[in-house]
Amino acid sequence: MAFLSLYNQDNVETIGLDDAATRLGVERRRIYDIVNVLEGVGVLARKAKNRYSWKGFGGVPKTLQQLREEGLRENFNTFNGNNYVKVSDDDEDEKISNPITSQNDKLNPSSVAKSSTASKTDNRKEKSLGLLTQNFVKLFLCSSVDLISLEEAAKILLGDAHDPSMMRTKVRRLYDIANVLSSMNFIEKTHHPETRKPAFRWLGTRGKSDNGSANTSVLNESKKRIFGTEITNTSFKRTKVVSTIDENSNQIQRRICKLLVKCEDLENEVDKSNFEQDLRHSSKNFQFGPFAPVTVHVSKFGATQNSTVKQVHDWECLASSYRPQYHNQALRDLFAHYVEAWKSWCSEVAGKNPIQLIS
DNA sequence: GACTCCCGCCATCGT
DNA sequence: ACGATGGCGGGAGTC
Repeated sequence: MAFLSLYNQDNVETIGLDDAATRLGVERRRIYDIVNVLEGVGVLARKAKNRYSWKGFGGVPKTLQQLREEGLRENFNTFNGNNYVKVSDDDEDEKISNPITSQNDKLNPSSVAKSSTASKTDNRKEKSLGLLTQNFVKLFLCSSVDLISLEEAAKILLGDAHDPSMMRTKVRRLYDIANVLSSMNFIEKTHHPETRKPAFRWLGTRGKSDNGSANTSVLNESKKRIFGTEITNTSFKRTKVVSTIDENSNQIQRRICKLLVKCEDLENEVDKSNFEQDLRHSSKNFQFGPFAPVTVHVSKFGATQNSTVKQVHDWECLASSYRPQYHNQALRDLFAHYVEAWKSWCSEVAGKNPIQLIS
């Protein structure tokens, strides 16, 4: 969303929730959700009340690396097939970088006995979106499974507890997370081959192996003007909060929202046109959806990528054909901008190559 | 009828 | 005490 255009500036390093909510014309509550999952993958870091520091996409690889390690250390990789791991609630903690899970708790795996030390606070923390996000990601990072449906994920992350009610709730949350992650192209929505059931596939840090930095300029430039576009919806959004709203106005507002978002997208398309054609020559004809082809820019340098990236390309081809047309996708659209940030980050990180896609 | 996910109440947390 | 957070699930749109 506009979130990206607002904060991906090189100079931005701190984000105010109120500011974000206002400028984006979004309920504060929604910002919390977004921010939490972003923090989960290391794009943001909570600094203080109402303040988040923008770590950018550069922090993602490291975070993912950690998540993967933790996930393996735990049992995230053992759920293939039919026996789930029951990730229970406790688990994880990231050393220095990830405050979400951090802390000192831990140590006492599984079991319900968390006697002394917090149980209330922890309990709440355990259910946080941020943590759920990380666990969700671990699922991909630590297993060989390619596709995971939210229901499966919920089941796994829920451990045993097959309470249908809990499942529903968990799935709802996973939707929240999945939306943000797909907006950033960390994952992609598809369908199980046979089942036809919707599922998600990890795309992750594809392209980080990229060694170029040539396109950085283009990208930076493209994010400048997208800026003002989103300020438009601030007003009416606010109107809605006045509580004196009726169904109709609600509907209308929603539609307007969509329209605005659409417009924004169009503009973005124009902005992206530059590097898009750039990509075009090397990538096997992908028709890029409404979002930037983050996943393919590696090929920009024509040169052959390492095998890992290669195969990735393959299933991605498949995936691209499914590219669902999102309809009511306010959030996703808003996040579309992140794609660009991601792109530019990729070029920056260049030779770093922190995490090698788990085959 | 299954999927999505918007919306906002209200428990908790932070200060 | 009070504002900041954010879990949670009803239920309204979309396929």
